[in-house]
Amino acid sequence: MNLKQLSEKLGLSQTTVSRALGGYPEVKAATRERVHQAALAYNYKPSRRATSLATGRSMAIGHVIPLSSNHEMVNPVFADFIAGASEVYATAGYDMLVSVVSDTDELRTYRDLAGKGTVDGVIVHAPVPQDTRIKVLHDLGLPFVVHGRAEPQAIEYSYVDINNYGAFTTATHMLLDLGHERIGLLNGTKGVDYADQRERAYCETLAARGFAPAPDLITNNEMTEHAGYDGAKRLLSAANPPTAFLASSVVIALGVHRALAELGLKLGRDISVVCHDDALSYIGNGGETPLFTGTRSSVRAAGRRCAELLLDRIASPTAPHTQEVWDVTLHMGQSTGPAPRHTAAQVTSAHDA
Amino acid sequence: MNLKQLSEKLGLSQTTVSRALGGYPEVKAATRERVHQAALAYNYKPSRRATSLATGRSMAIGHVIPLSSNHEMVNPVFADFIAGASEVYATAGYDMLVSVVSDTDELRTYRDLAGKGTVDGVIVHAPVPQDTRIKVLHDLGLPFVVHGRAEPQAIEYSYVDINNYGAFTTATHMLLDLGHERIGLLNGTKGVDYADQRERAYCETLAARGFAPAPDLITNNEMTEHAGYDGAKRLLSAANPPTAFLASSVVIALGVHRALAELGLKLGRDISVVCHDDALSYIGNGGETPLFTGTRSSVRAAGRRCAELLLDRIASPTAPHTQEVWDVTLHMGQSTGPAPRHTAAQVTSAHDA
DNA sequence: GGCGTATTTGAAAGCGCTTTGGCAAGCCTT
DNA sequence: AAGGCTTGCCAAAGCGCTTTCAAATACGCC
Repeated sequence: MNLKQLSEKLGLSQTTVSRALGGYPEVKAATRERVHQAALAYNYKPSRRATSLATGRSMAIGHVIPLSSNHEMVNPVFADFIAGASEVYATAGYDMLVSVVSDTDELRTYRDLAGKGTVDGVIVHAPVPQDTRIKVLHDLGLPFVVHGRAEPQAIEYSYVDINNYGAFTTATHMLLDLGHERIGLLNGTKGVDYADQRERAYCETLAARGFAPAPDLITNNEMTEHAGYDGAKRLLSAANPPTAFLASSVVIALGVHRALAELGLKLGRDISVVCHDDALSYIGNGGETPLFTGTRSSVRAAGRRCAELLLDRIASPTAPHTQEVWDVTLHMGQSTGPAPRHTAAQVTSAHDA
Repeated sequence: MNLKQLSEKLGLSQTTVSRALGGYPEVKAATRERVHQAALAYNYKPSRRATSLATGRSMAIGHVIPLSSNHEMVNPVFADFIAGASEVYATAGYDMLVSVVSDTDELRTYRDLAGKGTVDGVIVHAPVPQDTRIKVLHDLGLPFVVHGRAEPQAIEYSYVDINNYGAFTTATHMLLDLGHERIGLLNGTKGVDYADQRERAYCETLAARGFAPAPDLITNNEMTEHAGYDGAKRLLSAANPPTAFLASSVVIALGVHRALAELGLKLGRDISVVCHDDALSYIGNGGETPLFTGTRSSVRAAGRRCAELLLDRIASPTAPHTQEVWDVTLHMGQSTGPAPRHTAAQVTSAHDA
């Protein structure tokens, strides 16, 4: 059933039927009602294809999920982010178009989406400093919102980010306050903005408190369970091992936890761990008292917010940009405690003996 | 730049330009070349909106991701599945449309997608026995492929599934062979096909070997780390605790692992764990010798295969249906060993003392 | 009763593509 | 030389909507 057929059934013009369904005011209430009934009865739904051609809007938002080209992995945070965004799109009548592309193909994907007019806007994920995507999208005239930041940029743009610097400053201070002096940083891939912010916060906080950050206490890797396990194991088996870890994600922290279990070290007593927690639904750090002490911020809420901002931008493209930095709060869990008098190395050898 | 403008620049008709770009044979090679050059020079890309209206195909595939309505969680396996599917779509020129909807809204979403013609086909996730979606999609005439099975069905349909029954039969036998007699099953939500298959395999294998499956050794839950932790802890603290666990996912197994660490039990010695491993990239069970012994099958490969089958169906809707059941192989990890002479409960109390 | 103003409806022109049905050359046949 | 093919191109008719512009009807007021 298409508009023409429906209007013939009703003995009305396509114009009137379209207007009645579209909610335009110049239709008599009785007529509108009659049209709505008929649409329901015949199960008429305006063709998205035709509507979008006629209006020039595709009613779809693009999410380009970068696949780290070396490892071909897709970060589980995207599942939650997308779930949040999808909620917003659904209520606004938008569709969500997802492409998972190798990061080397990302620019081409954006150019394609813009050129073909497949989407009305996009969300930019995992920005890097001086991200080239921002200029490209700006020049293409495709509305976008960035999840994270990509400073410095000559171009004004909208973003939603968490205060990564603040979070890791707080976390580092907290570990120092507990007496930990050697703190390992198990971070994400270098060059991604949030990872760099976190490392900077860690280094500067240590420096401010009079400790020289040891580069050998920092690892950069994909944020997998395995990376956390490997990193922790490696740092703990080195000479002069850390007594605490800062982990960039709960997944990494779980890996650390496994390494500790294997080494016979007790989390929160022998070794403290503080992580950033994206509040992922399945890999959660749930429970009354969470397992890991961490700075928490719902990536799903971020997805929702990014989607809202993007729809706003599409509705009024000349409005001033919105830039939000969310402060994150530290939640105490069971993974932190005062620095042990003995170092982990000593405990380990005692245990081995 | 649109087709009209490009054709004027070239001094050709829209017809010829369209055909040249579309690869139709009735265009002189020289002309085709000239058109391609111009398209490149002016960065012309045919509007997806117009193309799809004209052709009647939207060149998009829908993925409706069910959000368990009670917990509002999105399973991380979707991230990997979608990554796999996306690869296939990209090379075929299709877009991927994702909606994350509460499972109560799923049928409406399908009707909408079909009615508006937003997509040319859909993938059905997490089927339940006698799934109503299959009949609805069939009646709507929307091509689809199911990831998993939903038997029994009056309707013939295409699917890609793994041999869940076989996998858990193998796993149960293996644990029995190791001498484990009390085996806990930490399963997904009841009523989802794969969870039911796994439980059936577990029960029937136990019965075949002369053991009565104890209902109190089975838990059904969302497949989260926390659920694994809780389930393991609860079963282990009961009277007559299990000496081994079958876990429906690596995420659950990680939770079990945490519970064991907390109870001072050693994985693979005091308690054995076998899990099903979807080979998720980030929560991986990686390494040379994987942590968990498990039946492994890449959900990403399943995503690829489902996408291929769906595109095939769209291309030839009357072709016979394809039904694939993938056998999964058991990979030995570090989480299994012979049943201990002492039960876990005894070990626990010894440890507590 | 006539005129201005709302109110309600329609005809038709797009939106930017694909595709059908010609048409004009050029090239063979016979 | 006439007819028939092939080759290469084009005009124009859709695809199913939205939206402009115009027209018809109803209403209020003097």
